[in-house]
Amino acid sequence: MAEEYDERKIDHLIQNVSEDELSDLAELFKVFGDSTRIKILYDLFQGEKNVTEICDDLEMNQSAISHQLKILKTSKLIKSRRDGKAMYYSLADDHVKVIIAMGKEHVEE
Amino acid sequence: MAEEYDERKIDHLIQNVSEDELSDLAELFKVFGDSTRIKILYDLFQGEKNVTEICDDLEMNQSAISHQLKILKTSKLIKSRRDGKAMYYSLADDHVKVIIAMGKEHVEE
DNA sequence: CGCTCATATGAATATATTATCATATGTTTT
DNA sequence: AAAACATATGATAATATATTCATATGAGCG
Repeated sequence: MAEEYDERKIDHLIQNVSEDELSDLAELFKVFGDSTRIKILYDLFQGEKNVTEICDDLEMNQSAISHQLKILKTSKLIKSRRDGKAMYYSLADDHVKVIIAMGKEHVEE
Repeated sequence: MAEEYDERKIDHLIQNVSEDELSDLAELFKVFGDSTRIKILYDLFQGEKNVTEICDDLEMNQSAISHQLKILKTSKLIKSRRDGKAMYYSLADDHVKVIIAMGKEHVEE
């Protein structure tokens, strides 16, 4: 993450949005708006993990985790790689961290 | 918005989260995760507006808007001020813009 | 090849959420 | 004070969502 975000850049980003883009935005935030998925993302802040490890960390049912991983993957927030029987998941890019960090900053106030 | 967000700051922000904070975070993002609410926030990027104006802009039922305004207010994303019969709403702080801008950047890729 | 381990998927149920309708509250005007 | 206007609120119905259970797929191993 080399970039920094200043006021000018923020204002530029929020301009010119179509109805469709607003829907996509809401869809994206909806993905962040679930405790299980936030926990998974936080878990992956530690680095790549496979499904079993995530289940152990969150103390949750494997099926529930797989379902949520799929949603995160579809939203391109995480990516996956197979290694033998295991499927390893990791964060797709740094936006995830920035978005969550901004959310955290708001919540903490 | 005087602040800038660099990698060090982001990494610091995402550390040390309790289970409760993760729930609060998910709750916050859930608020962003609805088209109507995102549209309202976008509408308020233009500045303070009253309920009737927001209804007109979004072409939506007053009751639906009021219900969503309440959710946004409870989450401290917007604030309100009464002027005669009208109630004026505006963004509570700059986090809203930053969070949405980051979301938009992700969606656009 | 059959077995076991790891993960994915489909169906079903339980729960949450949104918009609408009807109505209440609060403010100004006449 | 009654009427008109602006907003809020409660209940309901329709829809969406998450988890669970059962089972399928896929990979390595004896």
